[in-house]
Amino acid sequence: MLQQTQVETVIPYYERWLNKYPTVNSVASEKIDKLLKIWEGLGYYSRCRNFHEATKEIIKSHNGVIPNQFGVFKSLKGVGNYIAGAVMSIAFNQPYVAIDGNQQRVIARVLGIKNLTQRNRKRLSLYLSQLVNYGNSGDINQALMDLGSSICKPRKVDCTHCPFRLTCKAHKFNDPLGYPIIIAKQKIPTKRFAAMLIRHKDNIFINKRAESGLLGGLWELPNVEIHNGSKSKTLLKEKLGCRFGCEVKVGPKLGAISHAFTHFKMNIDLFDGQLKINPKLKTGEKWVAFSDIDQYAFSKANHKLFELVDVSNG
DNA sequence: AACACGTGGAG
DNA sequence: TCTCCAAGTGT
Repeated sequence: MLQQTQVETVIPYYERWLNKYPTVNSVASEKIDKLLKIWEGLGYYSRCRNFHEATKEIIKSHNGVIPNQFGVFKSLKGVGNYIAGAVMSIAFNQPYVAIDGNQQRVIARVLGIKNLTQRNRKRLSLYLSQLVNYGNSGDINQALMDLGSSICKPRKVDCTHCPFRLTCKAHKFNDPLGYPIIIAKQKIPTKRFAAMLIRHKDNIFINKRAESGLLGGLWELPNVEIHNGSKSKTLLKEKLGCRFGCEVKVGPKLGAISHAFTHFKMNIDLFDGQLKINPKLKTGEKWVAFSDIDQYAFSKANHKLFELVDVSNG
């Protein structure tokens, strides 16, 4: 849950999750749709799917016991170097490093590392290995992460309160923020979409996204991407008509929302719509009562669409 | 190696 | 409003 996500954001999700799924087996034996509903709003939904897979693997191949060897634990889905190191050191008191963004930045400054090349990452890791080899590896990992999140921040430092102040190279050079060099981000594109609110009595039509990829396994209002200047209404009528195998009547525009992901921005126009006949529902397509919408996991963008029309009140 | 992958906090 | 970035991992 903590992957690229601030601790404060995670806490309520973590508590809800542990309250509902306190054991490995309770996760492994649950349906992914239920897990995604608990995860809804946290983002990076593949983490949820990976965790589900990891628990199933623990039941299937490890007798339900969480592996306490680095290599075995790291082989679980969604577990990389950081998580494996964090669990080995914090949970099992083994001398492994757990290099998150904080530790990387702190040690890069201490060692005066400008460029995070592969070679310099190894220097950094070696330095940390020596630290954790003295013992208390879990506490050391925790402490360095906390140092990075509280006083050795990316764009603001408080060197006078830093335990490394006497030896830190970046501090000595009087340029802590210059270490490591921050790689400029490239601009992200903006994409246009048109979505449709298809009503039938007290139901609306929703469909499930593909299990993998962006927002995998979440539900959404039917939508199409609008490329270079084509007309939203025309595209909705054509593409959704083709998908449902029946004529689609596109009504008035109900509103618009925008939403930002890490790698692109999105503008969505929402249209009212009707299907001329009831289509034969395929897998992942559903009519859902307004009152039952909260049973399904939707992305934040979809909730913004719902807010446009206040579906909960019809 | 580079890019995909969500959302919200903070300045 | 805009930009950066957060307890990274998979492909």
